[in-house]
Amino acid sequence: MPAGAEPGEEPRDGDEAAEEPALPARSGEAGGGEGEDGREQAGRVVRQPDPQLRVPAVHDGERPPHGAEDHRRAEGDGRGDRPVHRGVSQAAGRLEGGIGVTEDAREDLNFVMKARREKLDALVAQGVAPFAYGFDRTHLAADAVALLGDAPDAEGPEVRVAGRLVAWRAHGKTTFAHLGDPSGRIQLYFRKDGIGEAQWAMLEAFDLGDIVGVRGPLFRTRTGEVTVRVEAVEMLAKALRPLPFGKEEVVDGKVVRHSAFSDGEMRSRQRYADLAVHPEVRALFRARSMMTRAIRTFMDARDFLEVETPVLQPLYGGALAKPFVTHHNALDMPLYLRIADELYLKRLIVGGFDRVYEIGHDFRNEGIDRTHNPEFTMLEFYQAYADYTDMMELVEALLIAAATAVREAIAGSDVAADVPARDPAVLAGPFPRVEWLPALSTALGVADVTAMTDAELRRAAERAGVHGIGSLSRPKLMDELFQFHVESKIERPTFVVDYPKELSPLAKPKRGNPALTERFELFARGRELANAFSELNDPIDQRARFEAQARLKAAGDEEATSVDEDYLRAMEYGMPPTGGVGIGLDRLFMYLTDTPHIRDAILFPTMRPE
RNA sequence: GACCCGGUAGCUCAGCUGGUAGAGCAACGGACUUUUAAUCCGUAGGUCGCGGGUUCGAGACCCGCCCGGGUCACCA
Repeated sequence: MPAGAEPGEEPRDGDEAAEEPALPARSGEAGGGEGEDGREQAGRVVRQPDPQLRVPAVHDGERPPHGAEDHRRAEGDGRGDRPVHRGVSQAAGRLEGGIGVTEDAREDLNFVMKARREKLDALVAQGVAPFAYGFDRTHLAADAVALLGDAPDAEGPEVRVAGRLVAWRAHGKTTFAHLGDPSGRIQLYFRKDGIGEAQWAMLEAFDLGDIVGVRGPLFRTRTGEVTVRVEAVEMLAKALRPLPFGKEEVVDGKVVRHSAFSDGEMRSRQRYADLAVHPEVRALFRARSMMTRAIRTFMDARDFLEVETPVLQPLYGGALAKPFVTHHNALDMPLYLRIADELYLKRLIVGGFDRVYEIGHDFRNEGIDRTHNPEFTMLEFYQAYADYTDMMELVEALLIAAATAVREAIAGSDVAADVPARDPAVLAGPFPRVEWLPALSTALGVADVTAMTDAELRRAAERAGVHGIGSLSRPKLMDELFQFHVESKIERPTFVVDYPKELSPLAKPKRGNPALTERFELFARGRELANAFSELNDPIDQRARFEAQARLKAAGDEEATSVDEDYLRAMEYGMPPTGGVGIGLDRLFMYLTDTPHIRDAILFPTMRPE
């Protein structure tokens, strides 16, 4: 019964991500070429400066829609009559309405945002639609940069690139900027006499964070940077809210960010902003996706069938944890969000799917901390006619595949260079295997830990700094000692096998030694990455264990489960011997990328409401 | 749950043993046609997390609360 590892820790910044499908070609020439088809026509319509059409929705409760009324207010404080200004706002600002942001803070931010609304108005007044319908880009930034190759000083081919303005340096009648897209960034060069008066006027309404498209030939600047000599520019989406960009400089080849968006909580809450300004965060989450893809490929290649089992369950089981409870109105009954996939996956084994796996979310109604998110991603897989030794080989190969995928995904990115996924040792099998009892005996310097008296065990526990020794049972004492002396010191991926029966009530007894069970856990850097068993397939034994759980539940144990009669019925039809594994993917990813906080390994972690 | 640290301008932070708040960056205005943390000049921007208390006077001290981070415990 793989209760599997749970989710893990946190990432820091990674570096940019990669490809992204090209936008559907749509608009005509940058800066307002003529469209050629009906859809283009449609786009044009919105280009008409119609104040009614473009009035954005009210921002938050207290913010009035921009428009005439807003302007009056602006004039009231002496700012409304200012001309539209040039230059792009460099950095940023925290986003309005963040946790802890007080009323007055919003007032201030509105002051900043007001300038952007004015620029929006200015664009419309110029006949420019601030929110476009498409852009037929020809190159991603990185591809465009590569396009020029080593060409010395000649002008390169014309390109059309699109993305977010991530840096802006205005110098009077010339401006340098950087455009960021999923592939990286590319420098843009605007000259007043190069793009003409009309477009130059448009630039004055541009801000950092705006999404724009440009057209122009590539060239190399005096300093050698591949740059687009912009001949036409199009506003594709005006950013009405400042993104918290920090300023960046390159020192010894590394990007150093100043005044960065560093509030971890805010970054999690507004992941979109975190991702928008931190390419390395995009790279990290892209790596996570690549890890998941690699795992699917791995399982599929071995004839495992990916299945989906119920998230809403009338009974929860497969692990020991407090569930989330909800209610189905039509059935008028409680339903639980699953705490594990196990019992349904094994029903499928009974049904004849000999190899199944599921990657899905489990939910546990417990605290939130560095390594726990209420919902987390679990991989479980079951293989009929296999035992735990077979599963060990599978887990080893799977981990190597996952590490390889992550390593390849972060290659060349700013994700820390010393993460385990980059460590060849992680990719080298076979992983060491240590037997539970002998390992503990060795660590304690005794011949056989089971021969120690209770008093000796307690003394050893005291030396290990174990708390509440008096109330611990003998097996539990040994478990504490094991965690202290063995688990916590495991650095590279290592299998711990053959757990004492008392510590693994859900696994089959070990052949030849009923005091042990056929179970293994995979540890690395002192953390559990996988948990697996030779699965229990004796329905009579299973019923006894369910009943024991039910008694605990009746006695008030919130983590205990009930007797799952349907599951027993399935098992009574006959379940083949089966090996099962559970791996918490959040935690696996945390391990591979050395991410200390689970919040940073999950795109949208569970947060307290703002 | 216990303990420790923190919450000051949009961002990152400073504010010494109490004397009603500062810097850099951002914003806004001005200058600048090859810059890259662009530079230079100027302007504006803060109920110092919230509520009490001590004091002539509190961002600083005391009490309570909220939020965040960490350590431990719990859990796995």
